[in-house]
Formats: sequence, C-alpha cells, structure tokens
Amino acid sequence: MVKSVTPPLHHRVADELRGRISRGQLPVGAPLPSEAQLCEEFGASRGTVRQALAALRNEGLIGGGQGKPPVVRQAAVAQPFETFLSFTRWAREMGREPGQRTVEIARRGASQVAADALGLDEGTPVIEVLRLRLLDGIPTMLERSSFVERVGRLLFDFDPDAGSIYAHLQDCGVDLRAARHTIDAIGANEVDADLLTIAPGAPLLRERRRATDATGARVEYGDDRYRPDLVTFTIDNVQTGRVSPHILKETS
Amino acid sequence: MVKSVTPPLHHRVADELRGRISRGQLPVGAPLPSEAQLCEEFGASRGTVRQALAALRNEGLIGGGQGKPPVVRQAAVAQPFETFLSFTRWAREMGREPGQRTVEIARRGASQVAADALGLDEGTPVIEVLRLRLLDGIPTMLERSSFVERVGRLLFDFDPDAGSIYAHLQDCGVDLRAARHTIDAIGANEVDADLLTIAPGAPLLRERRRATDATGARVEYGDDRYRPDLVTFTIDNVQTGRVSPHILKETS
DNA sequence: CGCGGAAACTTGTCTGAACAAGTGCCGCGA
DNA sequence: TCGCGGCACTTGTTCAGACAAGTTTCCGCG
Repeated sequence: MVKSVTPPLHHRVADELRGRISRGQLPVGAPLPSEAQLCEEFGASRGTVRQALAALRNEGLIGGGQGKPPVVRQAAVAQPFETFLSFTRWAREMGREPGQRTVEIARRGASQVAADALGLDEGTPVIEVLRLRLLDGIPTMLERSSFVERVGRLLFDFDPDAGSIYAHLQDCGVDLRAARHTIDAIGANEVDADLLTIAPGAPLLRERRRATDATGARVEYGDDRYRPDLVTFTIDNVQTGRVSPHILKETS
Repeated sequence: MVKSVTPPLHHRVADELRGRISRGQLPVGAPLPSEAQLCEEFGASRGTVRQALAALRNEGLIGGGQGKPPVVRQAAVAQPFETFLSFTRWAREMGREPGQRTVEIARRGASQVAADALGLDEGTPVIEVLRLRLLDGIPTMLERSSFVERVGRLLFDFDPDAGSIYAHLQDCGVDLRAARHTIDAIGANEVDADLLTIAPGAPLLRERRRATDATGARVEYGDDRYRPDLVTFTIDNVQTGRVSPHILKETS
C-alpha cells in the first residue's frame, strides 16, 4: 500500500516551474511571471509562491534582484553533489561508457569501520555491496558500500547491474541529502589488485563517503578506490568573489 | 560616506545562530531552541524566524524533521581557499605545530611537466623550491613548487624556513587569486621515501596545483605529496542549496 | 510495573495584509 | 527633442493567525 498524498502546494509550484525551465518553455534569460501572476495561476498566496521561488533560487535555477522579475539562469545544473554520487551519470557526462559488475551483495553484520561510520554497534546487520566499475570496459573503480538495513533492504528487489543504485533509492523515496567525503591514498590489497588488474601494493585514490538523508540520519558508508592513472579529483578555487569551488572527477 | 543600514532581521537571526554554532555554544548534535523561543528572543514573528532557519538548513548547518527541534549538524568551517594555500596557517588552526625544512631553492630550467603547467617552453628559467613540511615534528608533506621567474625572484630575499611563502608574496604585492587543484595518488619515489621516512612505493596522496594571479597569468605549479596516514582531504556536500562545498584538510 | 493513549509541544503549510525599497516607463516641462 | 520627476509595478521584509502532521511526555489503567 503506497501512501499517495498530494505534495505541498509550494512543492507543486516549484516542480511546475522547474519543468517549464527544463522543457525550454522558459528559456534561459527569460523573466519568470511575476509573483502576483503565479499566485493567481496556482491559486496560492504570495508566501507560498515565494517559498517555491526561494527553492529555485537555492538551486541556482533563477536569479534576479529586487524590483525586477526573477530571471532563468541556466537550464541544467550539474550539482557537484551528483559528481560523487552517481558514477553512471558522471561517466556519461564525460562522454565515456559506464559499465559495472556486481561482485557481491550481502546482508551481514557491520564491520568495525562501517559500524563506526554509521553510528551502529559492530555486528548490526547492514547490506554490503561490492561493485566493480568500468569506463569503456576498463576496470576503473572498486566500490564497497554499506547501507543501513532500512535502506539496503530496497536493494534486493533491484538489479545492481542495471544502473544507478542512488537513482533507485531516490525512486523508493529515500532522499540522500548530504554527504561527507574523505579522500586519501591507500595501497591495493589482493582483492583490489585482482579486480582492478593492477599490482598488489599499487597506490589507489580512495574516497570514503558517509551519506545522510534529509533528517541527518546516516544511511550509507562507502569506500571507493580509483585507479589514479584513470581518475583524478579536481578542485577550482577562487579567492575573491563568490564562485563556489567546483569539484570534478576527471579521467585522464 | 559609508551607508550603514541594519541588515534585515532574518539575516541577523541567522547570523547570530551561525555564530553560536561556530563558537561551540551550540555543539554538534544539540537541538536548537524551538521556533517559539527564537521568536521571543529576537522579537520576531515566526515567519521571520523560519526564514532564518531555512537559510541555515540549506547551508547544511542544521537538520531535523517535523515535530522535532532542528539539530546542529556540523560546525562552521574554514575558508576553502586558504586551506590549500597556507600549510602554516592550516596547521595552526588544527592546533598542531607546523615546521618546515627547505631542502633546496634553485633557479633552473623548467621541467617538461612544470613548463607545461605554466604555459612556458621547456627550459625557461623558473625558481624551484623543495620543502619538507612537518606537523609536530613529524615529516608530513613534501612540497615541490615551480614559480615563474617574475615571482620566484622575490623568494631569494626571504628565509623559506621563517614562514609562509604565500604570505611573503602577498606582502610583495603578488596577488594570488585562483588555483586549480588536482588530486590523485602516487607511489613514493626514492627521494619522497627518504624525506618522508616511509618505504619506497608506499602510496602518497598527491595534490598538484596551478595558481594564477588576479590577471589570470599562471604563477606557480606545485606538487605536494602527503602521507595519507597523517593527512586526508574532506569535502562536505549538501544536495539542495547553492552552498559551496567545503574542502578541508584533516589530520588523523 | 508496564503499556496505551491522550495531551502538550514542535515543526510544516498556507493565508492575508501591510510597508519598504528598487526598477522601468511614461509624460510633462524646458 | 531631451531630461527628469513621478507613478505603476515588482520584489523584499515582516507580522499575525490558523490548521495539519509528527514527536514527546506523562498520567492513568490494567
């Protein structure tokens, strides 16, 4: 039984506007309808409409100043967040062909490290996924994920070789909101070396990830190991101005 | 004549709360005062307080769900730009004692890699600096920098063991403005291993840097190699919101 | 003592209103 | 014709109130 409630009005307004922008109905640079017009169109009060506009502003979709109607800024924003979350999407954006092979998916007691990162007791059941990621057929990254049971459960009725785990979770109503990534280097162990077709002990670029949902509850602990000759991380910094540092993964 | 207007109330509320969080007055995990309490404290209406809380929420500073008071998610963070630029300042902010030993400072023809990064011809004179950086006396990072001659020249009337090269350049009117950092992993070579007191071939976390001044001219190419057991990079991502991801270096 | 449920409390959503502040345009006057 | 003032329109800020929905607390009943 799916609980099917109509989403809040300000969400519907925001979604509708997002849709018009992404459909090109509101082209880049075009001014949005005034708040008063939106109020009338959606039968909402101004506060509600402003709430929707604030959301779009946050996403960088619209900009504009006082006295002037808001203006469409850009159609598709590649959130840096996605960069780390969806290997599939990232690869395609780079013009490479993503591939993957699920080595293992299992329900077992959390390891010391994973339990610690998820705030669980060691041995609490979690769902572990071990996937080998390919770029144009070349083994590129090894992904070890531990999901808390509440979320990982959703993965058993899903073919992990089909596509993005995150996209599937999103569809199931899990909304990954924030993540903390820790980047370091580590030597390849026997398993790493075997799957990534490199020598044991070879340096790997490691990204460990702790993802949380909207409530701040920890949902996933991940350990991704990249071949540093194939993937690097890039950060752009600007001292003055308010350009946000951009994080990119790049292939070489 | 400075136009001194009092900022909007919801900004003042948000700033005050941000301050309490970064001062540790509201520790991580602690619940914020309820909206009603904040209304009374600031003499604001609930709408205004909610506007302030919404700002903090999409900065990722607070989280929480309906029915529960919002919870402090993470403390405020340092300026990401400085993080990569000044080892000295970063170390002190971490409460560690920075140290350094200048292994070499020389004027010589640029290597292939450095020339490429600086947009020079191979063999064009550059100033190269090789410094070993210490944390609490422990060799932690090996820094190889190549400065274009115009800037590097300023380094000869400066004691590189005294403190920050960047601070000195800033004093000399060189205005480092932007940088692109590329992060990967690499095995330690003989020199690295010797200076960092690790085994040859051990994995190192490498950050390569291309810094430009205000005019966009390339000024420095750097290759920093960190012991991954001592230093990691951390990136915080929040999905909604236009908030810049924060990049941190952390010691372990 | 334990458990269920009601009550109190908290945040989420929405409305309607008012004033301030910034922008753009139109028309009047020089 | 040109310039400038003012008006109409827009967004920004703030308030007060109402109901919905989720959480916590606590009391009374078994």
